Amino acid sequence: MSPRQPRRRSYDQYCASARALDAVGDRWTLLIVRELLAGPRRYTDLHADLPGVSTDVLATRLKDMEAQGLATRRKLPPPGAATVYELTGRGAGLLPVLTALAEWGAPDLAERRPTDALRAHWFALPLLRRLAEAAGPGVVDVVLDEGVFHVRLGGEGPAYGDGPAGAPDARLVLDADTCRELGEGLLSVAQGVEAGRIAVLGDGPVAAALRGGHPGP
Amino acid sequence: MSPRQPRRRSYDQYCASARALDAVGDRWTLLIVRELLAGPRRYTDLHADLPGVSTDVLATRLKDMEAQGLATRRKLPPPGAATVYELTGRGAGLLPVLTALAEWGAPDLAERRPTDALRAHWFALPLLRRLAEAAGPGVVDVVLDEGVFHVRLGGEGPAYGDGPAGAPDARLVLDADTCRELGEGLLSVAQGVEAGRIAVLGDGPVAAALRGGHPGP
DNA sequence: CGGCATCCGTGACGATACTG
DNA sequence: CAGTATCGTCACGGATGCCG
Repeated sequence: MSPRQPRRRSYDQYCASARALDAVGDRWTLLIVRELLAGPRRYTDLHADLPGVSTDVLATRLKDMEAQGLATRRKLPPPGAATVYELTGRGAGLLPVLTALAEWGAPDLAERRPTDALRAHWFALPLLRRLAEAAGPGVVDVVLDEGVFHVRLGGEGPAYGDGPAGAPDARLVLDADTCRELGEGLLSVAQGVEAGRIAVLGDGPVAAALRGGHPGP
Repeated sequence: MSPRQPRRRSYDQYCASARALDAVGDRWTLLIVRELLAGPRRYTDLHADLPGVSTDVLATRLKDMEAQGLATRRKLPPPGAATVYELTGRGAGLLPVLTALAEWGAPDLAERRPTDALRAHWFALPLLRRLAEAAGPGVVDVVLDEGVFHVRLGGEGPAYGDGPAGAPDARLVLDADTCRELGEGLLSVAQGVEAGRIAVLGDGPVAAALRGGHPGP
């Protein structure tokens, strides 16, 4: 028997970018990271938020990511004893890569195809940079027709999450298209508020900074 | 016959990162961009600096990139009438993506495998950010045992190039391992000079800034 | 029901050979 | 020099089955 691991296909180049692509260049891997940047997720939730991925590919990728130290499996304590997948520090370090990709790909969202799947928290990545420029550290809920997510500005741990945060410093209410323009940098929060396309709820410094257009402390 | 273009496989997600990966997520595409960031290149040169890519895949990728507006074909005037490939503005906009990937992948260069190919200009990407932090606008030659390349700090157009620049503002002489530590941020230029691992040649402000460790004007 | 493993059809990939 | 043609292999996507 030859139990040879068919060792992962590598570019075999002594180049930092090629090394990175050896680790995360496979199909679906970076999108799994995008999901896990929202915090620990169960296998079934990952499968539901990654429409099109087959079950075996998802299982294989998760195993690869675990083997490479990008993610870990963890058993939640009972009751509700489910196993969740979670990014390691190295995996979370891919945030700048996904941010750069999102920034570059944002213009392509101008076209919205009928076959496109949509999850509210997918808007978090382009928004992270914009909101961080507009306001200091804090947690902001973002309310769309399609769902709610939250972003954490200037902290560590998960950069964003699905659903509302426990105690947000501010809440933004807008529609998906306004959210797209915001993420693309075509619109500032202050401009959106003035145009009546964005409502900012909250009375703390984060909400004030978002409304006013000048950074908080 | 059904001449249906089996239209490129898409993630079909209304997400900026997924859109970006639709465009550049295929195997080899981002490495072709890395090569073209060094300036216009001929097909054969691309093939030579991308060891492992098969000729048909390279041709297919270049056609895809052309169709997507990432690159253009251009015929050089005779003599030496060769066709070269060149990035468009949109294609060059991928530089932050490759920079982020390089930054994340740089630690993996600690292990150097005997099967790894190596081209001098592959060190340019991790170095770009570090040198831009250390010195103002200018052109810097970097001389390794394995070859020479140059980086352009704070300009537009190609961010780096193979071989020496015409009139560099400074020249750095070091070995590959020092270059790796420099790119990873484990070492500053000033520290490398002090340790005798880096020589900085040139008498202008760029060279002075690199030596001194404080940014130029 | 969550978490995979197995099977199968299709297409992408990699190597080599060949051509304008 | 700049690709196209051919072919074997493997990865992917979809469906289904198993097992705690």
